[in-house]
Amino acid sequence: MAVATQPTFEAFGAKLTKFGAHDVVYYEGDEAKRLYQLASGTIMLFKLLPDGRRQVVEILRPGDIFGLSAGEEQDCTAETLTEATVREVDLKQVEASVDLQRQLTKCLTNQMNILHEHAVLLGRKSAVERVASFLMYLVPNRGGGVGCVGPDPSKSDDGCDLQLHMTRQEIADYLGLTIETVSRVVSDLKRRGVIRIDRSDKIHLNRICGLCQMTGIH
Amino acid sequence: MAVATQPTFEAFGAKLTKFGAHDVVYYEGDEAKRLYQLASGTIMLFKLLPDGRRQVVEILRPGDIFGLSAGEEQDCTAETLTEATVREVDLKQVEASVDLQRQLTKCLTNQMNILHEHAVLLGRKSAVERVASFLMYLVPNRGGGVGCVGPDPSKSDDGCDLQLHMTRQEIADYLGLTIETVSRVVSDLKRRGVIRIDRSDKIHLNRICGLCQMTGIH
DNA sequence: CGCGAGATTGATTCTACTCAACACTAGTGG
DNA sequence: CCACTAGTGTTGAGTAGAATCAATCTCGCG
Repeated sequence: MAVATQPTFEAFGAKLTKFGAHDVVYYEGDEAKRLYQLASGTIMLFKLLPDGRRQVVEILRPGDIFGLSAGEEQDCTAETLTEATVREVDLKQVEASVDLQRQLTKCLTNQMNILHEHAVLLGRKSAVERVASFLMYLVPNRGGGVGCVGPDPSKSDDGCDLQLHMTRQEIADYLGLTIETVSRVVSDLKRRGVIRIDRSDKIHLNRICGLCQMTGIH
Repeated sequence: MAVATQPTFEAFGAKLTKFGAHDVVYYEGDEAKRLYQLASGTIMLFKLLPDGRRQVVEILRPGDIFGLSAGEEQDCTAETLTEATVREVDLKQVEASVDLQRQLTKCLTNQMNILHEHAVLLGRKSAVERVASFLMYLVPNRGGGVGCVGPDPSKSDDGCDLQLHMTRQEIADYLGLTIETVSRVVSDLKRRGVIRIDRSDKIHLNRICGLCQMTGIH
């Protein structure tokens, strides 16, 4: 039930770097020689097709690691969504330490599971289910990302303010949709009273459980 | 250029298990307490939505590891596509060894990159591009999975026999399509002379480069 | 030979995309 | 203070691509 707390890469000569919002940490194709861990803020990883189509493949949270690649090059571009601080560790450092390795494995496994879930979203879910899943993903303390607390609206399970930190375009590119479809679905959720839109990137969930019912996982 | 060779988990008390074709190694929800490495054969990992929609999230090859989960439970079902042998290692074993950890990281990183690529396919590619990408993925010694050797058909870059080991349904569930769409696209590729179908799961690529041009990555 | 699972093909429907117009917001400068 | 602008978001109309529904085919096997 308890969400696994992400380990953090302490000391070990880790260099802390600050980034502004919408800064690029590295580009797809850059040399991959360091390990990064997000210390604070939000970062997205995305890939581009030559004709400009973009897919956001991961949305990183504090504790998540990135920058590793099977080859010599980065397979994604890493761009901040908000101000962010990033720990950098040299790969050699990591390889030498059992402890760092263990933490690394934990992080990678966690992110892998999220990628699996996201593949289901991209491959099998409708537009509404995608947007609902995305919003649920942003709710703090969901039951480990798996589902909602249950269809038991005791009292506190309702209402939640979300700060998206993403444009409609970024959301669309994450969900494999177009900007217009995202906008339509969001408007529709508003019309149905499931959410309230305070500002375009500030959304209030009126009924979390109701939203969770729309994710396709029930 | 050289494809990174997958490390294999030697000895370390690894138990070898044999599976027949279409055997289930574990189900989604099973307790996750062991690490598995595919020694030979092919295995797919998939997730199910409650209404029966299925998404194949990974197709594993010898050297790939699986069975790790961020939580206590498996997040996917693992089912063999062919006869397969699997190494099992206790998690404690792995945690104790720097060497195993290092190999593990390498495997996970590699699979992560493939998952990223697959997210692009599911989120942004057309049906034709998906099928073309899938077939290219099955070609041995592609340039590390990234692309084709180049538009230089010197002589040997053409012709390649593929054994799919998958039904149309399994392919469809991997590509986020329906069985009918996969069938139509395959028929279309045949009609256009790009491939030849020897048996429904045995396909000959006539022009690899031509096919690669249809993957969307050029 | 007949059966059944898997694959193919056709006709139709529907979801999300495309194209296009318009609205909202914040920032700029007269 | 208020146009003006640029970037972002919303909404509408029409379309295209894949899904759905349904019929037929293929092939291996008892």
